[in-house]
Amino acid sequence: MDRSNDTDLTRIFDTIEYPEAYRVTYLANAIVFPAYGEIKRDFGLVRAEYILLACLSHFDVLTAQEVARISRRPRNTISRAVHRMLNESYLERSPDPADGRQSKLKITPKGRALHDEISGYLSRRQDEVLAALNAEERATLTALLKKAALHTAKLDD
Amino acid sequence: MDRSNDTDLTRIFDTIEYPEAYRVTYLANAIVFPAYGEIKRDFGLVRAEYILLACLSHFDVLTAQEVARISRRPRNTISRAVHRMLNESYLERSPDPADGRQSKLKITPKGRALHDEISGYLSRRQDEVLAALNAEERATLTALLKKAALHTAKLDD
DNA sequence: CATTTGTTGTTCCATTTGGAACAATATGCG
DNA sequence: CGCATATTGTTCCAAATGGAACAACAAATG
Repeated sequence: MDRSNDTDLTRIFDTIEYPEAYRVTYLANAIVFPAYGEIKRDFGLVRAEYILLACLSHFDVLTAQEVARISRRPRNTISRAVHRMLNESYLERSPDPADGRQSKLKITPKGRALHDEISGYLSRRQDEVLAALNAEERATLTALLKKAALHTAKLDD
Repeated sequence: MDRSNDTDLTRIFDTIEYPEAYRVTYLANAIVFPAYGEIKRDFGLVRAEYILLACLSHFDVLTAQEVARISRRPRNTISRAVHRMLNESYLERSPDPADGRQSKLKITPKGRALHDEISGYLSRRQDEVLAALNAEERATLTALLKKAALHTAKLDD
């Protein structure tokens, strides 16, 4: 196709009123959408479900509420994901003896194995998207992202 | 509340298998979710609708397909947004004489005014989230994000 | 020029999503 | 203790979402 006459769709990166927010969101979408599509196709998981897996892979035990806070998703979404993942025995739940409202969630070996497969999809896509950066640039980006993320976590306590 | 015994929910920033992807997505969510909630509450717009406004604010004329490409959303989502925004006369549509399949979309002054209000919400939240970075760090981050974003746009052509 | 293939915008439909209300439990305060 | 307020997980319901099929048109190929 002749694209010589096409609009340059990347101009908006510079003209948008909120450049950092736009670029961050653009990159997040560029990573998550394709990976999410593949994960759904290959494993039948929806987003809240693999997020649940990811959280439980990195903490020994969490409540549903904590998963919701980490992932910034509504509690009911997480609640549904918990039921489906319990059903497939990707995780297990035990009542908290100290607080009758909440339950403790733990990932099972089967769940961990699934997470390991899934995280490969996300790592691969991450590396594709960041391929334009050399090692030093990437390290700088990673450090700045962490600084901002830690601040943001405190901000929204 | 006594949090001395709570799990540190930010540990996952370091232990996750895809740190850059996780942090980028975390920041994107931290910016977009609250701003999106406010925009919905104050203006009744859903995400595809303000995305449409943002795109048309930065290009003289676009087709629905181009908006879908810029925003990585399915065409039908954009199609619906176009109808609602036409109805509210936030934009106008004219058939393309050179191609009977597509129409050219343009934002109206009313639409531009709405976008100006909305972008304030996103800019504000962006600045809150990035408040931990000094001017130099922020400039570095912005430049690295742009480099990655431009590469990604080419990657997915 | 005829036929096949691709593209655009739309509608249909099933699924996902998230706000609101709810019951059960916990906490704060008089 | 007893009552008001907050929190957790859940269900309900309306809305948003995205894949698939479709009609209209365009481009490519023989």
